[in-house]
Parts: sequence; structure tokens; C-alpha cells
Amino acid sequence: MSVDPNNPIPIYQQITDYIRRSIAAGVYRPGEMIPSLRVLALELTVNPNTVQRAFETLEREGLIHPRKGLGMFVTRHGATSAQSQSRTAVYETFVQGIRAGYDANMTTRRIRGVFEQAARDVATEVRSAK
Amino acid sequence: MSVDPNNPIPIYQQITDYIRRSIAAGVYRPGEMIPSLRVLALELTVNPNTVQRAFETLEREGLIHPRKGLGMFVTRHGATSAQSQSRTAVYETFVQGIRAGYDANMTTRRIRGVFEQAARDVATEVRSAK
Amino acid sequence: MSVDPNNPIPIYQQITDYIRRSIAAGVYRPGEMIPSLRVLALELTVNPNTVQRAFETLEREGLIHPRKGLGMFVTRHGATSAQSQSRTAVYETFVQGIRAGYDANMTTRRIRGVFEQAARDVATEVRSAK
Amino acid sequence: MSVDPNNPIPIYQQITDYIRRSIAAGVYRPGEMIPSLRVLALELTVNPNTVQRAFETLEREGLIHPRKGLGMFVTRHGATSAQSQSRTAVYETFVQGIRAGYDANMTTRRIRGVFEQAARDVATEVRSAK
DNA sequence: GTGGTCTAGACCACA
DNA sequence: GTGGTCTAGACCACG
Repeated sequence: MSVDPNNPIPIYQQITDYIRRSIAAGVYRPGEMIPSLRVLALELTVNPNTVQRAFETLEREGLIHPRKGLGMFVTRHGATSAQSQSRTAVYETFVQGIRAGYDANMTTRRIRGVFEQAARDVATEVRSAK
Repeated sequence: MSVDPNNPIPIYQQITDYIRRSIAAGVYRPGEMIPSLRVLALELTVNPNTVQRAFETLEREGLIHPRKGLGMFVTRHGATSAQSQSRTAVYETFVQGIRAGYDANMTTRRIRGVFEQAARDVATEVRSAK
Repeated sequence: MSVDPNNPIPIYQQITDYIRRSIAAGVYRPGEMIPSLRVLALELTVNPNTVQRAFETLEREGLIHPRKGLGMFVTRHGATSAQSQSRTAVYETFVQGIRAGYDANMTTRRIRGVFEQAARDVATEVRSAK
Repeated sequence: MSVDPNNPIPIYQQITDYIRRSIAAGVYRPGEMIPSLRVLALELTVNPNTVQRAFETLEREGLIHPRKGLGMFVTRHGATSAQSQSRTAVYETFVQGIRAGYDANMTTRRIRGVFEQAARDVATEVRSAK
């Protein structure tokens, strides 16, 4: 994973989203520890304060909790919460794209066509990344 | 249309996108004038300078051009350019959503299901707005 | 002749320069009348006020003077004044270009090379326009 | 360097040109940081927003890019791009001067004479500035 | 009335 | 400290 500094979405939120999706995907399971602040900051070449802010958000959402001197751990309901949140995020993104399509006077059919093309493109991209 | 100041996407860019989609949709046709700086600023309750910045971008993209003392007019190729640009924007949004879905370990089928639900929801929302 | 509305130089000044050069070139000779405000405004598709402002400048410079009910006439010394002024304008333009060249760390030789190329290009352009 | 508010060329563009030439001249090299917004604004006694606008243009041209929280840095190809752009600008200035000369009925020889005088004058001016 | 430029001053994210 | 966005209000050229 990497962070896009040119993306208008704040970096801390990009990180928040990334960790949330990782929890949803089972990369980090309930009871397990997620990578430490410093490790993430180094990996993403980002200021530790920024990672810290992402941790705060996830803690407020109840996905992770701190154990003193150890690190941040995924909560019991973390996985299921993260999954529904991720699904909602995807849903919202699609809604936004579909609305933009209608605004530009595209037909429902044409919008679906664009989606299918995007799906094909991402699928091949994912496959080739393996 | 209205602007969302809490949206991380800068206001001037929201306005740019909005006008671009309007041109793509044929609301403003080649050779026609688009609403003036001050009118748009009042409608969107935004500072005129912010609208000005949107105009700059659209002019750089070749969608509109100024006629001194008169206003900004849609260029000859403005409509077709705006359409292809809008399509690309929708595509990119979908790609982003699909990637997020895969990252959260959703199957292609499940992602498509979310899309279809979003499509249905937006369609009814659009219909009821009429 | 035509006016470039995108040129940062004000239109009234573009017109002033143009008339001054025409007088210098002998298109309009001392004692002769220059085209009327309305004619020029129509030809250049410019607001009459803008032409008016150019006339004021030229009158202040002593190149032309009004004869009531007739129009603007080139003064006795108009031709020679216009010639020296035009020469100065060309000189100043060159100075500006040469300074920009030095600022960009170009050698005198290289700058002269650019000038010679420009001279060739304009010469062929002028020849083909005949 | 200083800015001329009476120059019809907008201040932000004067600043853009100045920085572009500095990059072309190797004052700021690829990978290096250029002076900050606030520093430039103080030096030129200009509003920071005006400098910001110059930065925007240079970024769009691909000469510089921002590093969050650090400053603006010259891109890899910044120097070569700036050099060719500066050369073109000098060329355009000369073309403009030569055209004005022909319009004023000057001979090619006479125009070249004016150029040579300008070259001598600027050369001595530069030499004495050392 | 139109767009274009500029200043002053504010708040934000990031290092 | 850095750049990025936004507001408020001013002046200008042009029609």
C-alpha cells in the first residue's frame, strides 16, 4: 500500500480507510495486533503524527483498542464492523459516480457500461499483480 | 446545485466539475454564455474569487473562453470535450470503488451487487426529484 | 491590422502603436486625415471609446490634431516624431528580449542566433504575405 | 529582481517568468528547493497569494512540484524545460520587435542595426553591474 | 453589467 | 516552518 499525497482526501483518512479495509479483509483478525505507529510511518513515508490521527479515528469507531506498552489490537467486533463500513464506503463511491453520470446526461445503460469496463480493467490489473 | 464546504474536494473544483457536467449535458451549448461570476457566486453562496478559479481551469481545458465585457462562452468543441472528460471522471470513480471493494476482500459478484443497489437507489432518487 | 484581445497590452495601446507605426511608415502623411473613430472601431471590432482613448494619446504626443467637424489630421512633425518613437519602441523590445536571454543564462552569441532566426522567419512571412 | 506594478504584464506572470529563467539559468537546480512563498513575497514586496499563483503556473508546466510541509522543488526535467521555454520567449519578443520595425517601414538592415545597438547597451549594462 | 488582478487576512494539513 | 484554500473587498479594462 502507498499513500497518494496529491489525492485531495487527507492522508490520515487514506490511512484510516486502508487499515479499515485490511481489518475487513481479515489481514488483521480480532485480537491480533496491527503494525505499530512507527512501522507504518516508515512504510508509508509519512509523519508519525499522521498515523496517530488515523489510529485515533479507528479507536473512536471501535475497530481497534490500545493495550498499554504493546500496541493497537483489533476489537472483538472489529472485523464485522469494518466489513459493513467498507461496504458502505464502496456503496457511497458508486452512488457518487452514478450521480455524476446522470448529471452529465449519461443513460443508465451507458453508466453501467462504464462500470463493467472499470470492473474488467481492475480485475485484470489485480490478476496481473499476483 | 449546491456546494459542500465539508467535502475534502476543494470548492473551486466542485464548481469546475459541476459546470463541466452541465456543458456535457447540453445545459450550456457551444457558443452560449454560461452564468456570470457574480450570479454563480450568489447562487452557490460562495466568494466570486472561488468561481473565478473554476473559470480559469475550464478555460485552460478549452471548454470555455472569455469575451471581454460580455462573459464566458462555451467553445466549439466544448461539449464533446466535456462529455469525454465527464465519462473519464465517472470511470475513475468506479475504479476507485472497485479497488476499495477488492481491498476489503469483497468478491466481484458482491461488488457488482453493491453497484446495482446503488444504481437502483439513485434511479429512484432521480425519478422522485422530477 | 487586427487587435489581439488576449494580449496583456491594453487594446487602446495596441491601437496607438499601430497608428503611430502607420504614420512613421508614411501610410498617413503630414496634413492628411487618418481614418475616423467610427471606421476604425468597426474595422477593429472594438468599442469606439477604446479608439477615442488612442486618439487622445496620439494628440498628447503631438502626432495628430483634430479639425472640428472633419477628423484627426497628422501634424507637420508627425512623421519624424512617429519614426523616432517607433524606433525607440523597437529598441526597447529588443533590450527586453536580450535581458531575458541573459537572465536565462544564454550567451550573447546564442541570443544573436535567436534574433537571426526570428529575422529570417519574419522576413519570409512578410514576403509570402505580399 | 523586482516587480513592476505599472507593467501591463500581470505581476504573477512577471514572477513566473523570473523563476522560470532562474531555473533555466541553473540558479535553482533539479531536486533543489526554490524560495518559499513567504520569502519571495517579502523580497518582491508582493502579496503571498500573488506568488502562489506563479507557483501554480510553474507546477502546471511541470517545472516544480510541491513536497508537503517542505516547499516547492525543481523537477527532474525542470531545467531543460525551462531553458527551451525561455528561448521561445526570447524568440517571440524578437519577432514582435521585428514585426513592429517592418510596420514602421524600417529596412531589415536598420532593424538589425537597432538590435546590435541594444545588444551593445545591454552588454555594457550587464558588465557594469558586476 | 462582464471578467481579471491584487491585497489583506484567515484557517487548514503536513513536517 | 511549508503550501493550499477561501473570504472580503478593492481597482481596472471593456461594452
